[in-house]
Order: sequence, then C-alpha cells, then structure tokens
Amino acid sequence: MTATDSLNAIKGTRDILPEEVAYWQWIEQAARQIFSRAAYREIRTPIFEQTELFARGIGEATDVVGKEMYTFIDKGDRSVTLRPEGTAGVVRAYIENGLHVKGSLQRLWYLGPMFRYENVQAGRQRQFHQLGMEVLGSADPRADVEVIALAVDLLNDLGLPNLRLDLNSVGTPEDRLRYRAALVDYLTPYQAELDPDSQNRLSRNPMRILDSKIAATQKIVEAAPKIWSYLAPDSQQRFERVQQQLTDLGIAYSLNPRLVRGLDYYTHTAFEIIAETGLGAQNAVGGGGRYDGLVSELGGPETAAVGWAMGLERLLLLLQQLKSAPASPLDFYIVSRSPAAEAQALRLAQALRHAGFATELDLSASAFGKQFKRADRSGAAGCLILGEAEAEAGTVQLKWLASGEQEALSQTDLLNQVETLRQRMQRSLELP
RNA sequence: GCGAGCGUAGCCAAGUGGUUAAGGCAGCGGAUUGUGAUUCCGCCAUUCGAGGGUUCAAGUCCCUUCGUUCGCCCCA
Repeated sequence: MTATDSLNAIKGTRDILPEEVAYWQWIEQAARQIFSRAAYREIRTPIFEQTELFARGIGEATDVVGKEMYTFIDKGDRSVTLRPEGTAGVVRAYIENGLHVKGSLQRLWYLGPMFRYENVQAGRQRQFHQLGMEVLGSADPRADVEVIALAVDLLNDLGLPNLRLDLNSVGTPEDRLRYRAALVDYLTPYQAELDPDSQNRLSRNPMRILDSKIAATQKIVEAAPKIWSYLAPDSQQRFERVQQQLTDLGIAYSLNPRLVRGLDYYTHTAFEIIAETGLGAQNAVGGGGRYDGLVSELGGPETAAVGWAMGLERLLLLLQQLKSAPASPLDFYIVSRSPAAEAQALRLAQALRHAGFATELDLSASAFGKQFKRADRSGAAGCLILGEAEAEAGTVQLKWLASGEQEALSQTDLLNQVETLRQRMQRSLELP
C-alpha cells in the first residue's frame, strides 16, 4: 500500500475485523455477567471532556497529563481532551448528576476507547480500550477486596493463566510525605549513580524511581526504605485487613513495596495485574486502587472510592494465544438460479430468518457448482437449492451438507415444519 | 521525544548489482451448460512504500521521507 495515494488508519489506531470482534464480544459478555451479578451497573460517559478535568484529576505532573493527552481547541475556543482514562469522567458524572445523593453507594463499570499520544509498541496503541469499575462512597476495605475479586473472577472466567496480582499500600498523602522525605534522604547520596530520568525524578516525584527498569537504579532501590514503615497505624491496619480478606477469599497476591501507580489520585490500596508471559514489555493487564481524595478534588463532597481498569487489547493478546474464537454457526445456505428462483430464494431466506434460522443467501448467480463450493465453505448445516424446476413447482431441494442426503419438499412444507427441521439440524451437526 | 529492525500482490514470501520480478495461500474463469472432495488448465505486481541519487545496469548500494515492528520513558 502506498502511503501517498491511499488513506490509512491513523498511527496507533487499528481496525477490529469481524474475526476479532468475536473475542471482544466474549470478553464483554463475561464482564457484563460477572459485574451485574455483583450489582454493578454500566455507565457511559463522553469520550472527550474539558481538559481541566484530567489536568486536575490525574495530576499535572504525571506523564499522562504532561505529554500524552490528545488536546485541542474546539470551535467554541474550549480546550477539550480525548479521555486518557476512565475514572475522571466517571467521577465527574457522579458529581454532576448527584449520584451521591441518589444512593449512598454507587457500584459502576464502564467499557470504551481511551486515547494517549504515545509511541506505539506491543500492547500499546494511541486509541485503546479499557474495561473498568468504580465503587464510590465506601471506605470499607471490603470494597477494595470486592473490586479486586471481581477482576480476578473475570480473568479466571476467561481462562487466562500466568497472571500475578501485585499489591501495595501507598498510604495517605501524609504518610507519603513522610516516606518521600525518607526516600530522598536515602537516594541523595546515590544521586550520581542513578540514571538521568531517575535523577530528574528525585526532586519531582521520587517514588516513581522505585519502579525504574534500569538495572543500576534497581540495585540502589533494593535497599531503599519501604513505605510500609511509614504508614500511620490506621493505614497499616487497613492494609492488613485487605490482605487478610483477600486470603480469606483464596485470592493469591504478592506484596510489592515498589508498586507505584502513575496517576496522582491513589491512596492506600494500589494493585496491578501482571501477565508473566504472553505480552511484551508492556505486561500490565490492569491496575487500580483506592482514590479517596479524587471526588472532592473535582468539586464533589468528600467521598471514598476504589476502582480499577484493564486494557482490553492486552487481554485480547493473551486470549488469542490460548483459544480460537467460536465461529458463528450458520443453519442454511441458499443457492439459486434463474430469475424466478432467485426471487423465491430471497423470500425463503427472509421467512427462514423470521423463523429463527441463520440463513445466508448466495447472491452470485454463478454456476451451481460454484455456489455449492461456497455453501460448503460457509459451514452451513443445510443447503437449499432453488433452480428453474423448483421455482416452477414451488418446491425446494434440501441437502444436508455433512451427510450429502438430499430430499425435495414443497416450500410451504419447509416453513411449516420448523420444529422438525430444527431437530434434524441438530442431528446433522452431530454427524461429523 | 529517543534508539534499533523491517517495507516485494488481499495474505505468506524467494530474490544479496546483470536480460522478461520464483513459489504458496486466497480469489476469479474453465475442464464439470443443476450439485460440495481431489485433480488439471488459465488469469491475477509494466513493478518492489514514496521521492531523489550512484551506476552502462538498482527490488538489491546511498540519501531523504512516510509507514510499520520492537524497545526506552511511561502506562492498560
């Protein structure tokens, strides 16, 4: 394909072709079922919002806001941004629609495209999709455990192996302030040995140094003080309760003191779900945590909240390595020849579809031999043949493709014997 | 934003400076004018992402550019 004379999808975006959509629907269906069973309701918020929402919600100093937002000025001279994540929009909707008044607790989930202006690599695009959930209005550690359990339920339901749940607590803002000071004290003597990025972060966001992938930096960080020693007794206690309750539910996790989330709004519980194999360098399938300060930060009442998001494309990558998508089964394939037969075939297709049969009509008007070849490849259980003779007699030939058996019956009989047909269809499918 | 690899048909590709660009899959037509497999035959790239340069000669070497892949940063 030449770049100059054809129109291509924008860098970092891609088409999801029909074969792949089967996987998407699989995930969506599983999510819908599991979430609604836990009394979560779906929410759909706009794909773009005021830039200010993300800048304030996610944090000006984060990479997402600092360099990855798709921001533009619209014709009304407003700065708008394609949402880079889902939580800020959900929280805005929660405040704006007074959901805190309507019920003391909101359990919500969402699914949709997100946008970040980043360079593309395996498992990372500019338009990608996230599935997420939020519990707004509960500070109970059981809410943390519930959302984690639902994430695990979904992944188990999909049958994904080799996933690891990493858990940490980032405490309250006050806890973090104390820890941050201790961390800077520890790291400052090593400043010269840190990689340039980490040197930079030492003053701006020292906790982010903890999850650096640079080997030399990691070595220094290994002996760094852990946040756990700086958690206030309350924070410590709720961290322990989350762990205890996860264990009660039989959910395995690894404590990871170096787990730091990239968005500013997290407090207390932070977790990530990592694929140990099957993804490239971007191996986080999902992540989330508690964000007790966000609702008030965005102008709502003090509201405790917890949630997570998963990357659908990353889930897809794993799923496709494991299983092939289920093909949608076809009941009948109709071949026809001659104008009268073609007209009857069209009506017959319509009638069969209304009777609940998945029916494909051959539109080619090519030789019967060619049409049969396509019937065979369609995977249909039965082939209905309408030629000149059948059209004249008002009959149709029904051929069961697996066995090769063929019989003639009148078109009205065919439509009157729907139940019998269904049973025979069943038997025909069991044949091979 | 930075680094590296790769761009030959719808897809997978051979080709490593020498006349007309292998092969396979898919597709289309025919052998088979109303019956699916297999087989056989034919068709399917005036051109190698684009532009420029070197050379008697460029898919092949050089430059630019675009795309793509993987990675860094960071995240889903």
